Amino acid sequence: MNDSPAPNLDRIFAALADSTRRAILLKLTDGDEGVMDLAAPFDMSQPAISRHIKVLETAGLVTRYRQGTHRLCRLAPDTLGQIEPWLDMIADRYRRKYNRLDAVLETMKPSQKGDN
Amino acid sequence: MNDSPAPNLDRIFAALADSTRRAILLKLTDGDEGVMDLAAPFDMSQPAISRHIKVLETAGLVTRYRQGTHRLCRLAPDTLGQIEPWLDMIADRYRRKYNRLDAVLETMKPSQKGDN
DNA sequence: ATCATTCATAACAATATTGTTATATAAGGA
DNA sequence: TCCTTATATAACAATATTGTTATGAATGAT
Repeated sequence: MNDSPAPNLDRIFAALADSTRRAILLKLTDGDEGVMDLAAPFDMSQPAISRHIKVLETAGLVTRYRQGTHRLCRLAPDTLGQIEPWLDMIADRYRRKYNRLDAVLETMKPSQKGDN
Repeated sequence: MNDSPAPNLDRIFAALADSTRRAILLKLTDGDEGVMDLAAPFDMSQPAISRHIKVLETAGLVTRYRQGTHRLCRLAPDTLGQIEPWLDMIADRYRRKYNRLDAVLETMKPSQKGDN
């Protein structure tokens, strides 16, 4: 029914796994920009940037709208927030397992266990 | 000088961009596990899991140690924390730019600007 | 209408990723 | 030593990613 409703973590993380795309997101925190302006700092062709932006858009990290002859890109910050619940879950579970004093010994490598 | 000191964001994000690898990390929050145990829930060959683990290890998300015939995997939680500064920077800059009341109009699309 | 600018898309090559099967290696036990 | 279990690695195929150049389409200006 819904074809591309929830940009999933796979796509979000994959989109972030590229320094060019992260730099684009960073630049967009200063305000919306068109493709040519975003491409300027990079030693890369315009189509390449165009596709990087499409990756960001598909991941839901960027939205676009037309302004005259330009298609401005805008950061979609909520999508970035989608990864926090996952990070928090991992961190919470880790803390619950390991950050209890009585669990410290259990977390030590067997080789260390006897080293006292 | 230091050859692989800072597993960079590229590798970390890329490692996280796969549900199998995220599931492995999640499982490791319950405690260290060997490759076979980690592989069990997945409909995937042992070598495949072995390489997923290597991706996680290369990204610095997992460390390993030998226990008898097993090589146990352990979550390296600090590495996950490395992505937070980047996320925070983006979020902070975004807020600074957009979350001021007097900037709201500026952030609206031109088409919306006149809609009042 | 014509032209310049902005951007997208197609076609292609190079490389990376991911999975498989077959096989090697390493440690422990009989 | 020989066997078993746990894991890594090699070789390979399928697919995905990323970049390039060439070209198409949309918009605004003259």
